[in-house]
Amino acid sequence: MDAAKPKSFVSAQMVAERAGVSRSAVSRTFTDGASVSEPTRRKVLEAATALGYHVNHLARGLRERSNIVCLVVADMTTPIRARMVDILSRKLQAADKIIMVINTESQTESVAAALRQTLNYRADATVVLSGTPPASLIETCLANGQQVVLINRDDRLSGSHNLGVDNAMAGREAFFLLHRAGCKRLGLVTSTAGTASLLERERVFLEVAAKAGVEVSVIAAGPTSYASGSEAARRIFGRSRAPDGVFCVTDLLAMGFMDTARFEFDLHVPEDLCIVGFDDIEEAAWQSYRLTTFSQPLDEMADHVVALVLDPGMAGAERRIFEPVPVWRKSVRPSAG
Amino acid sequence: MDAAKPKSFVSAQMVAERAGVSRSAVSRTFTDGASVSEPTRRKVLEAATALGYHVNHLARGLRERSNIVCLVVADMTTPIRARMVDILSRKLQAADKIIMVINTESQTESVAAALRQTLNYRADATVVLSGTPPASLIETCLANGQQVVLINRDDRLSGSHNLGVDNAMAGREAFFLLHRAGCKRLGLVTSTAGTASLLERERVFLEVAAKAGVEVSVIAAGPTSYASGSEAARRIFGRSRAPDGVFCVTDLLAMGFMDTARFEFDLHVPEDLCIVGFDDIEEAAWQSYRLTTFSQPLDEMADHVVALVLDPGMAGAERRIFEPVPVWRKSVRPSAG
DNA sequence: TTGAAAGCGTTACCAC
DNA sequence: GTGGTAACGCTTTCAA
Repeated sequence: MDAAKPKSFVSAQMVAERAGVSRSAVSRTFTDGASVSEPTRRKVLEAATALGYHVNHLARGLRERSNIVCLVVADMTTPIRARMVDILSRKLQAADKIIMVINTESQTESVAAALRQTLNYRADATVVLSGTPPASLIETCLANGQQVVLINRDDRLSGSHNLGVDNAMAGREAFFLLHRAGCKRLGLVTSTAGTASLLERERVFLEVAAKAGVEVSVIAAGPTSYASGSEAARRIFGRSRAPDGVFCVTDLLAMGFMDTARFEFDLHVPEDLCIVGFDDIEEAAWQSYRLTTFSQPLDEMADHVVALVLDPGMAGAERRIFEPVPVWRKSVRPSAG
Repeated sequence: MDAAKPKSFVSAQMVAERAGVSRSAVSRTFTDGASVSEPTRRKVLEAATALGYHVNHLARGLRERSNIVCLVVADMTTPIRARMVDILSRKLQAADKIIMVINTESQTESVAAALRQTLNYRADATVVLSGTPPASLIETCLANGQQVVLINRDDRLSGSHNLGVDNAMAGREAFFLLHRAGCKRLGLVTSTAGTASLLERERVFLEVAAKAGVEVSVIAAGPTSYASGSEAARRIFGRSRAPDGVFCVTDLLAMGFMDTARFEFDLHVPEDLCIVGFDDIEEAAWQSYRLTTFSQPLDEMADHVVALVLDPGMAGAERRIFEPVPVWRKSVRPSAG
């Protein structure tokens, strides 16, 4: 602790003066692998702590990589997104990266603005969790030597890294889960968001059901949320020929659906109604729900992202698909027999 | 689109050369309020888009403020935390700030490391949502002209801005809610985290109960989570003289507690058991829970943080208390007429 | 081992 | 309105 308390940031210069050495010496003290004699080193360190000096990484980033990784994300409060951000930031930090979060709307325009920010701050890499950026901007990022990683987004986009889960598998499995449980009339609850992942789960579910000759009513009541799931239930059970088995394209939808089915229509799960979700958010395991669903291998996915970010030389334009794993709980009847 | 695709970031220099002007002209084109003639402006803009130029904010931050605001947070996946980060980042972004997230453990040591990072990146301000940083480091931040904002942390810490909710009020109200509902034996479910906010709610609840001559059994089964709430219920209902009214210091605890009370001990809420929570997370409104709780005025709080961050001259060392608002739902019996 | 000097990409200040 | 130059704080040659 010392009296010398400047009202703006301390520079290496000041430390050098106080320690009676050159700025070079100061710099060397703080870059490992540089040669400084023990005495100077000590003098520098002492002056530094007295002054409260901290190396300016912004200035350092002027010459080398910035070590900044940008996470572009919408709907952060959604459990699945919160977990993605959590895991990703943890692992990236462990790899000495700094996390910059851009909380955006998922409209293309907002995502574009986010990417531009990314460029402004010379981020080493950008990870897009929501929305679909315009291809031209991705190219600009790549041209500037920045990595672009798209998670659960559209298809491969020129040179960007791409990872997603096997939505087709989920759609297919969901159908068979319900089919094997003996459900006769099926429902598909989806959102109006219309993202590629959701659409794919939907498409395959419908396709397989059609092939099996099972009729499916489709409902999209709003964005991906508990409220939309609720609303979907109200609409679907207001009709005659209500389904006895439903695939909700997301856990959040499933929980809203299940709750209003039980509390407003007095249906019993899984006796009267079987429900399958997707994401395996924590709430799905809660005793009020015990939702059968699919879990995304978030850890593996995050590991892959880190590898991509760390190794710029890694072959780009690759699409890597991860297998969601079915999580059996109690919202689907065990298959007869 | 152009052939000139460098593999590293484009500088103003390059743009200047291509446009046939000086770098000053380029700089002026991108700082508003600077005077450039329309023709040069156009030439610059054209060259810039062709090259994919983006102003380097890192370099800009060398002279002025960095516009970076750092959020230090633990337990990001927790609904209340996720919402805080979401709201805060939204509002700060709207004020042209860039959000840097440091996902940390809440141990003092990790928080300290986070603050040092904050310094390294010349953040204009640091907002601490979890853990308690050492006072000496806060001083260093302040000395370096950085704002420090502590949310729901300990008391005022030398010069840092401080905001929190009125936990005493919540503890008191929680008691009266249960008391008026006619509960005879009370329970207090808390976490082993032992943060200042939790402790305060706890303390006042016990104090008021003691004054009213009502006995309270206290249980802390683990960290602040659904699982801990569950475990608390198992322990408390394993005993004789189980409570018929419980204050859970957090919604997450409340939901775990409620679920195992109902599903494992066949208790009915609110007939056999009244429950009060705190936070008003989204899940509290779900039909399976309808939890009576207190909501933190997150919007107001975030607005205040933004004001603090934007106006460095604002009187420091102030503690601002926000009033949580009681949210009546169905987990507490209406008080007997 | 050390210090001087150049360079990183900006912007602010000066002359013109 | 425009271009040159200094300065921001750092790291990295290069001599000594």
